[in-house]
Amino acid sequence: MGPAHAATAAALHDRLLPWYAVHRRDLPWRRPGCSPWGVLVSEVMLQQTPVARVQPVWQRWVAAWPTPAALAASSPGDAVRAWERLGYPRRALRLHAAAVVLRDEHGGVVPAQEEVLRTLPGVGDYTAAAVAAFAFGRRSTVVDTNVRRVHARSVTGAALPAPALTRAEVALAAALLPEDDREAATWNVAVMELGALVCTARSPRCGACPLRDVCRWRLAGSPPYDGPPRRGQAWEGTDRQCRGRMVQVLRDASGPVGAEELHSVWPDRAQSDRCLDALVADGLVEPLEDARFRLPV
DNA sequence: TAAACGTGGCA
DNA sequence: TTGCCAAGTTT
Repeated sequence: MGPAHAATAAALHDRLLPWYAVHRRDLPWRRPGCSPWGVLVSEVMLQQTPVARVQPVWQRWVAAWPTPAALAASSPGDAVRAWERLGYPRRALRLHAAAVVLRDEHGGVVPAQEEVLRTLPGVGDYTAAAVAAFAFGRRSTVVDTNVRRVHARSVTGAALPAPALTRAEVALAAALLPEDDREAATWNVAVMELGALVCTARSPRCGACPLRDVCRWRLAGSPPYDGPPRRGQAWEGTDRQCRGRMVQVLRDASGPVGAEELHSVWPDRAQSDRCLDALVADGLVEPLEDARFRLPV
């Protein structure tokens, strides 16, 4: 870490850590009694999904499946059904697959090493680092959308980070990470918490920010975002909308569902045909011999 | 590398 | 009302 960053890091730590101690939310997966498995489940659920929607579903999940082995003993379809309406149901499928790997290859235990976590289905760089840090107190570089935004503003002076994660952002996050394991884990969650509660994407609460006197973005007069255009996701009429409707029908059904009932929720038959095939290919839907379908058993 | 992948709340 | 955004991963 160069001297410039060393000074920056110290200034940020001195301001952010006391703020976090006061303002941290009491989330169930942060409580001391929460198992590493509970932390892993929370991290996968939180991918692209707000805390408020995750919380009740997470409670039901860890109550039903308190260990990887318990989930592995259920069907993937049960996992998808219990996913409810969190979105991206392939995450439920991957979490189930991860539970099977944990049971069969890791003694039913969630590993503490980032490199090992990274091999699990549905676990990418962020989730591996987050579980190592939050479940095991390890020193890992956690870079999520909150961290990227806080660093972009406070250190880089930009309104928002670039559309895609860059090497420079990872290097910056690594440079700011405290040496001590436990401190590093707290630092990671503190930066994320600031991004979630104060340094938000829209209408940041700069007046309440502990970094306001050192934030380079604020000191520059809070200039607007000037990077490459960010792609909004289309929704109406997309395959994603069509898939979502068909999976919802299967989630809500008690047994197998006829093809016509699935197609009835979408006006364009050619598109729903294609989407149903894709759902089967993805393993989210299981075809039976009699032209009926169900969640995978 | 960029596009696909769900869902709902908020400005 | 419409668009943006939420603790990303996979191909």
